[in-house]
Amino acid sequence: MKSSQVRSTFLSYFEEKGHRLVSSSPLIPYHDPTLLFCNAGMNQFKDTFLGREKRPYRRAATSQKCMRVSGKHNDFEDVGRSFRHHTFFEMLGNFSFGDYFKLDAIRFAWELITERFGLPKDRLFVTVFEKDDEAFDLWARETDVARERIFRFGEKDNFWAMGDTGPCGPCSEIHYDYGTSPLGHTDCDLSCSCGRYVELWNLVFMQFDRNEQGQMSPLPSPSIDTGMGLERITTVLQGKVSNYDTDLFMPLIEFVCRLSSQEYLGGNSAKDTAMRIIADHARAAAFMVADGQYPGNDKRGYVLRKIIRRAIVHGRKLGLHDPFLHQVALQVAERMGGAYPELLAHQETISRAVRAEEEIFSHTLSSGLREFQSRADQLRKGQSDLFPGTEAFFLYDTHGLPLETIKELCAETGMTVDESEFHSRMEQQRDLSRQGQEAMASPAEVQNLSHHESAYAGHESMRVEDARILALYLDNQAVPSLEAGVEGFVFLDRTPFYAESGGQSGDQGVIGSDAGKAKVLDCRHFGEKAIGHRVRVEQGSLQTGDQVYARVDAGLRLATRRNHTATHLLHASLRQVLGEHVKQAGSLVSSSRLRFDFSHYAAVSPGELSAIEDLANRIILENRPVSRTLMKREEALASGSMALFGEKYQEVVSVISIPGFSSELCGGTHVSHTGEVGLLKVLSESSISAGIRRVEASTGVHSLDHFRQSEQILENISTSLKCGRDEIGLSLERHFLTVRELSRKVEELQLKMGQAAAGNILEKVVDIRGVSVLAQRVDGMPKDGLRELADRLCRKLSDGIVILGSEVEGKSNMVVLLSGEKAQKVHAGKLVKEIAPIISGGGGGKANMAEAGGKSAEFLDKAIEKGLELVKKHLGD
RNA sequence: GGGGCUAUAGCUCAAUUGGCAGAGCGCCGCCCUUGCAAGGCGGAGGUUAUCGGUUCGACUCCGAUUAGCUCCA
Repeated sequence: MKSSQVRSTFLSYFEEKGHRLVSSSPLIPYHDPTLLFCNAGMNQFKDTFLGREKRPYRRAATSQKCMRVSGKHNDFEDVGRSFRHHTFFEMLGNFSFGDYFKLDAIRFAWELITERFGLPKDRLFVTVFEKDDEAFDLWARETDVARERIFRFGEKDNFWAMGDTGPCGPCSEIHYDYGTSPLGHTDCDLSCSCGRYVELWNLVFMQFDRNEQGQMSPLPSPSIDTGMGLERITTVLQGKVSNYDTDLFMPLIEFVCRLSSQEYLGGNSAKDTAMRIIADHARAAAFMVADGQYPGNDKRGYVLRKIIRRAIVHGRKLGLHDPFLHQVALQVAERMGGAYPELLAHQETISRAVRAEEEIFSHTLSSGLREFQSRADQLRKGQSDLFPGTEAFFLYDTHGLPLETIKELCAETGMTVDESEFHSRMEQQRDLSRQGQEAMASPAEVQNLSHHESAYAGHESMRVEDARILALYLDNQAVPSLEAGVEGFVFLDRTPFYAESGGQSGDQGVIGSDAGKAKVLDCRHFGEKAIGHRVRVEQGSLQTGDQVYARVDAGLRLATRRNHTATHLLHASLRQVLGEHVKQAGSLVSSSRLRFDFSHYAAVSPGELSAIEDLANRIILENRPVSRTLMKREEALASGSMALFGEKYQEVVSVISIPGFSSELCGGTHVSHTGEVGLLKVLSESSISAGIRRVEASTGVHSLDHFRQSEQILENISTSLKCGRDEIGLSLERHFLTVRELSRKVEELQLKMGQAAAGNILEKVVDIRGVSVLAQRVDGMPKDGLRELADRLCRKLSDGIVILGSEVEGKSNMVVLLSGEKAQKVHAGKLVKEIAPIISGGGGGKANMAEAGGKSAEFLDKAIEKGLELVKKHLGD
């Protein structure tokens, strides 16, 4: 039976039994920040089981995309080395939300396994929780499984819980017996971990609710949650032992074989393992990218990066040095696109994202290898065969060289890595990071202030005339009043001030009464309900309990609104021009500017940028209405409104929509018609980390300011260049040319001067014990010319020493140069060090060439004379 | 969020304790060859990322900024 049939047989069986076929939720749980990846079939039904969410059906069946690469379930290291571990896999499951319970769950499972899948009953075993007599009896009575094939196990194996508290219950598993194992066991039982027995299906009976004390009370409507790994059941049904031998993986492995001209033998060799790892990781990468995840430096992106890089490292073992993984990932998309259409829809993106990562990594890898080489060479000189862990850690930490690769490289040259030292350095690194993490939060502040409740009235109006002061804070202490001159926080029962949220910065304005007036500098949330205004009291004082007016600075608010609506326009335009993979990764909206970060794999070209600006400005010119509607979260998401990664939303959310163009969940303030935005101008585009780009833009009068400034700059330039604006380029070009020509001429002249001087100067050469020594002063020669001249002179003397001094603008320079064997008795560097103090300066250089410079030129002659004396001394004259 | 590393010609990289900014590839011109591939000779191309500091003198040392890479959380 083909794997696609296994999947469809499962789903259609449960459809027959009245289940709703629900499509897999994305691998990335956008709305559950506690979970890195979807790791079980029940994830998308969590709220349904807890009764927080109602669904129009009470029975469901899914084939769910899952990843187990972090946290409690982490199979990453085992992938490829075992036959049964995967990063990405599919979980088949049927669910009952307070509908059927143990009886039907057991009957369905047994019928499907034995009759539809036709597995022989004498190969199957069943386990139940030791105290679950009910389940035991149901298996014995309602199915034809032999009584002696039902086993009871303890809490560890057969009791399931969502967490320490909450729904939990006994579970029951169906196991398949291969009859033997790779280890050759034939007489072991179910508890043996040799691989003879494989767990096929886990049926969870959600029966109790556990409280904090650990007491369990029966749930009002018991539920069913089951899970069967598609890869495992397929392996068994296809009569294989290794999951990799099934049609889920073989075509991928064969593809890798073709790419690398290698053969897959299905064993434990490094090459076989490498092929399995590549096949597995290519699947994971394809599915993650299809669900909108890109390789990056943190969290989910980092996991994807590690997966891709590991596959690349193993590709190298097969001789695959050029980018190849994106091709394997495309195979995944082609083969599995039928069951998961998102793979086909995002083929292009999958290929591009994986390939980009391959290219980045190959770059990192080669620079890492260079680092390794230089270190290894040095170590070999020291005759050591232990590669220090600190060095290995440096290569890993700073240059991204995987430990695995370092170990292999060392092995090639007969060295071994000091792994314990490596791991202890790693531990240090972890500690450091954790400390950094803890240092940032300031919970005290939040706790102190968060119990106040403030109603936000800013959507309706920018002023509230009768607010009441709930509390005042000075340096985190509640105070009865704030006096003129101090800065503190004000909490009101009702406020028109928008508190910083969703990237939009807080409003500014004034709060006051007859008794006093305070300037609001900023405004932010404390906890869920409280809104704090950071103020500076300007006159009089504010008292707790006072009735006050609260007025937002309308000019700033209007500017902020323009920028916020512009952000939405920009977001939608980016998606239209660059593609659907563009997702918001952060934003900042203030009165003066807007900043928008988003996922994209490459720099945005100037052409694309113009297209984006054009599109956004077209919508602005069309003056479309901007509407804000409140709706239920699910409704909004279902209607396709854009929402942020990992953001927690309230039950009721507000949706900002621009008809026919953009619809986003957003609590911020917006203009009423797009025309109010004015001109949207992108000011810059840059990278903030791999895969994330940032654009900054301006709107309204700020755009005008921007152009006015540019105008001014152009005006200034054309005035200084004395030419028209359209001639600036040309004029600059000419200037550059002139400068280049002039400096060349200067150089030429210097040379000529030197030559002239050299001609006469050569007469001053004196012979000291067979060495031609020249000590002369040539004023007006700058440093470079002096050196050039000395060089020229020195070459004319076969065995000679040249000491030149020159005064330029009150300062002095000296050069000492030697050539020939006999001259080597003098060390130029040392000589210069001795004479430099005479011209109140310093100097130094190498044995045959040295320079000195001094702040004064008064004693230059004396210095040259001294130089000559020293030369005589050293030559033994 | 916390660390580490890097930035030199169009590209890949050198530059010994701070003392003449270079190589290979690519580009341009000429020569050689029936043509191609190759070869020979010559040439252009640099604000050593930016700003500041130390120094007689900074690619080199120090600080800040920007960008890229990388590990951890």
